[in-house]
Amino acid sequence: MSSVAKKTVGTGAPETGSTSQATAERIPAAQRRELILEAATGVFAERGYAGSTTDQVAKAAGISQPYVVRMFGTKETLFLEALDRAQGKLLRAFREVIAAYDAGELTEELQHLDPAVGNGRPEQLKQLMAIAYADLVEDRGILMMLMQAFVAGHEPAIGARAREGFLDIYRLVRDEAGLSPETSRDFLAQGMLMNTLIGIRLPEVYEQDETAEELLECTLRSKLPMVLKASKAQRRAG
Amino acid sequence: MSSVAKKTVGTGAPETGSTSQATAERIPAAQRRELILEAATGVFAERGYAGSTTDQVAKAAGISQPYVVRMFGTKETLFLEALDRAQGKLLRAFREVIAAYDAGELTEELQHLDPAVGNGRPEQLKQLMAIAYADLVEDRGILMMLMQAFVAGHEPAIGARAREGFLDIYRLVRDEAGLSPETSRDFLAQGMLMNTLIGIRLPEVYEQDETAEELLECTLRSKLPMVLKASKAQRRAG
DNA sequence: GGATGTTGTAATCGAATGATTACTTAAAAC
DNA sequence: GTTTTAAGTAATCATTCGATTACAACATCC
Repeated sequence: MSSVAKKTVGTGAPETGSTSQATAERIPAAQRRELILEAATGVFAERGYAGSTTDQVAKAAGISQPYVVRMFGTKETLFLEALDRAQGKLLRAFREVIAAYDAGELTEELQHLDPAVGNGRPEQLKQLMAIAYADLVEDRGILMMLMQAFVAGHEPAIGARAREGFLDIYRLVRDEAGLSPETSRDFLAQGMLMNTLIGIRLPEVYEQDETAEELLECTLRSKLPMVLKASKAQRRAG
Repeated sequence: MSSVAKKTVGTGAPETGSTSQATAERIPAAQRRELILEAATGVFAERGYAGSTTDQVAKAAGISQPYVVRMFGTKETLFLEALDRAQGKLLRAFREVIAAYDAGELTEELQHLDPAVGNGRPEQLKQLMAIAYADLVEDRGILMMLMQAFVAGHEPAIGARAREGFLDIYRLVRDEAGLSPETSRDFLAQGMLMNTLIGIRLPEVYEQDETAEELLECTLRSKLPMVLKASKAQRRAG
């Protein structure tokens, strides 16, 4: 996870000749692309599609606004590519869990699962994927990026992609993890609840509100400390 | 449900004297307020807070943009009041179900519940409230209005209200309906999944996509036909 | 060492938008 | 019937934002 996002204006920035022209470090377009997408994910995740500006993305990526626009053409394209990237990360995370489980590499993790839920492959995979999902909260904005796409259905292109993406996830859970439609539904529902709790920033009032505490503990279980830590870290980052 | 939203520009509109000045029908401010809030709910539900304009709300309410702004002060206040109204409707719908159940007025409806889920008060109330929740899909945008608030946590005032509102709903389900924290969580999770499926407009591809069909049937059950009908009606309305 | 392509920015433009101001007119009060 | 108040709009303003244009500087190739 290359979470650098170098702001070249700091010390040692390559000052250009005589005029004070702060230019970003020159790096290959492909790498810059990935940095912009990472920055865009964070911005879109926090403020949504309509609420974000290309300039905010540019600032977060440490470059100028016109460069962002020129590299992606339009704000919509930028959003769609960030969405694809986020969805790809989610699908990959799930597939890695499934592959590791089937390869018998998770005997350690299996000890910590709730045995009351069941010992079949679908039941255990459901729990393992839920943990993998919660782990993604750490990775800056992946989940909220998806959530923002889900409520931006008004934009035709985004709505279409969001539908496709959601169905992709459903099919993965059902066909590759082998969950029944009903279990898949419940799995997705838990994920949407987690997204919502993150969206309303419930972890920020964890210590001040008893109800929030109960709901968060009940929903996140063993992953709560990690989420609380991530919440605090993000608040410090602004 | 007074779903009038009269556009006075039609026939019989009160033409003002000599100059062609299309003025909306004069009605008391309190009533106009409610019409604006209803219109705002629809607009915000579809496009989100940042994606909506006061002019879109004004057009939907059949009045001029300055009047909207003058009546509510700012767009943010308008959003917050529409949010309060939507949340109030949801809480009222749940409380009505609980009251009717406790008064023994739902013997008919109880026959149609899934008996496998359980016959205790919490189990039956959970199912009845889920039906009441799905019923709200019909009422133009209540659910998506809430959903949009949940992802607008970046706006401090909206985030705070959304947190409070969500916790209110949780407490109602837990304390007034008597669900355990875990059952409450599952109930809310199902609701968030429903919101998401509506948000990505999955009903619109029900007939073209087998996976969408399965997921929708599995999630909405007996309420699916009603939701599909509402979806078609909303598409016709544009 | 000049030509060329790549990486990047400054400046700016037009459209959109929330808000303000100054009116107009219908209805109520007296 | 005149005054007053409440309901509503047209016009406009200052910002903001996505996009475009034109240009600057660095690297690479011959």
